[in-house]
Amino acid sequence: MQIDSINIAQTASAATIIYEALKKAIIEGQLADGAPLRQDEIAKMFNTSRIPVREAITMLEQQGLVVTQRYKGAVVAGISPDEAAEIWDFRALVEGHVIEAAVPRMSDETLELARSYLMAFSEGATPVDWGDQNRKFHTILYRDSGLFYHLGVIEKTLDRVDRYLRAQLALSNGLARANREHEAILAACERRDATRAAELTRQHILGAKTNLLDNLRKR
Amino acid sequence: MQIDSINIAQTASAATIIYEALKKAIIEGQLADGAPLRQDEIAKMFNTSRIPVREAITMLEQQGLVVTQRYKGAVVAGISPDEAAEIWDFRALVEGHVIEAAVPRMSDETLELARSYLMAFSEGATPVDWGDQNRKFHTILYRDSGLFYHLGVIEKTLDRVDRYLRAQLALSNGLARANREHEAILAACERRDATRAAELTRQHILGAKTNLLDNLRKR
DNA sequence: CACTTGCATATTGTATCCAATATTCGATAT
DNA sequence: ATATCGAATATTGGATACAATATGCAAGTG
Repeated sequence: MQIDSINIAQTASAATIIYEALKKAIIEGQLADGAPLRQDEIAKMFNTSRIPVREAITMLEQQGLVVTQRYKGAVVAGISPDEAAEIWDFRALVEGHVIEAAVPRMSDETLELARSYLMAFSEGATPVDWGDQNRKFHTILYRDSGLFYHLGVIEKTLDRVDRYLRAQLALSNGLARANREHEAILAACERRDATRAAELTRQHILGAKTNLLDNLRKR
Repeated sequence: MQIDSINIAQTASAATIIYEALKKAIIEGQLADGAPLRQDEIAKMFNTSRIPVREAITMLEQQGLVVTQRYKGAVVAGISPDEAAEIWDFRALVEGHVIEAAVPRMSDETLELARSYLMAFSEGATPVDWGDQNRKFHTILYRDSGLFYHLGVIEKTLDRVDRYLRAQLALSNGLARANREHEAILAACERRDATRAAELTRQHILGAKTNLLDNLRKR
């Protein structure tokens, strides 16, 4: 048949829609650490019953984005400096490995996309812009690795710390430094120097870690 | 007060109980790949309504242990040889890193526990025994790293592939080889040789990977 | 006034019921 | 005989109603 069709079976359930919306709100920091998620309130916002809301909250809990206590409800999960330090170490380990696997298989199209995100990053005006473009830039460089399990773990880890990542970018020297280091990583990819790209990625992440921790402790 | 008390708030909800039971059934292979999870059936088994069953299934889905299709339901998620290969690579990367961090902080008590699991492993009679003791052995060696995020990711990864891990152990040369390699890893830990323990752990996991893949392809 | 106790209210957990969709199976037509 | 259609059944998704628990407050007690 010659009809433009979409697979209706893939339309999202109410639970999925609510989950995505809440996840976005948490990731972008619109819901602060410790903020409670009231089922009734959310249900009214989405004009549904509490059932899909509960399923959405269950998903968020599995992702580690909220913590729930029985009969008390869910609150947005914060992150301690120690946890942040560990998660940045984890990122350096996994993202370094993945980019090393990706470089030999990296298409020209990928490199072009990466460069466009890099430009959008340096032209961004708000923390949300910076965070979005920063994430797009990194993710695209990992994609051609074809390591889907690794990629999934990285996604979940980034979701978990996105708020803090944005905060780090917004620090005084965060943006300029990120730009410089992104440029170097991309250059290594373009030279097809996988080892170097991996090394630069690890340094980039670990540098961001110390930068962030210095500031977390200062407060 | 002098009363033996338990924190009732920590008693599990119906959804959690069902989740744990289903997870166990999937991990131990009692539910085969592709087996459907009928909400009504499970609800009757646990003498509850379908609501907590659905929450349990959404938890399983977030863990990647089942895949669901709207209005069609959930089935146990299988794993392709490619995915298996990638996940074993991931394990080698992360578990190698974690054991290296753990060795310098490893307590004598941990080493004793590890040795007891090793003995129980070699004396086990069934695939379930082998799998349990194997997992206990590895997990205890990682614990003293204090890297909770890494440990959580490792747990989830092992849950995802536990069935295949058992299968690999049950292969002709699986047990003897695992025993030999475990012994070497533990010896390195006892010598406080972190680098060597990490290297042996990586080899152990990657060796199991090729062993498993040879057999997956044979079928 | 500090402290407990009991009640009213708020919130979450679960059961029951209805709606939406998928699947099975038989009847019919070609 | 095979394919197609449609009704009956099975199954999941969601709304409503009720039960269990937590929280805040006011009255009572010392």
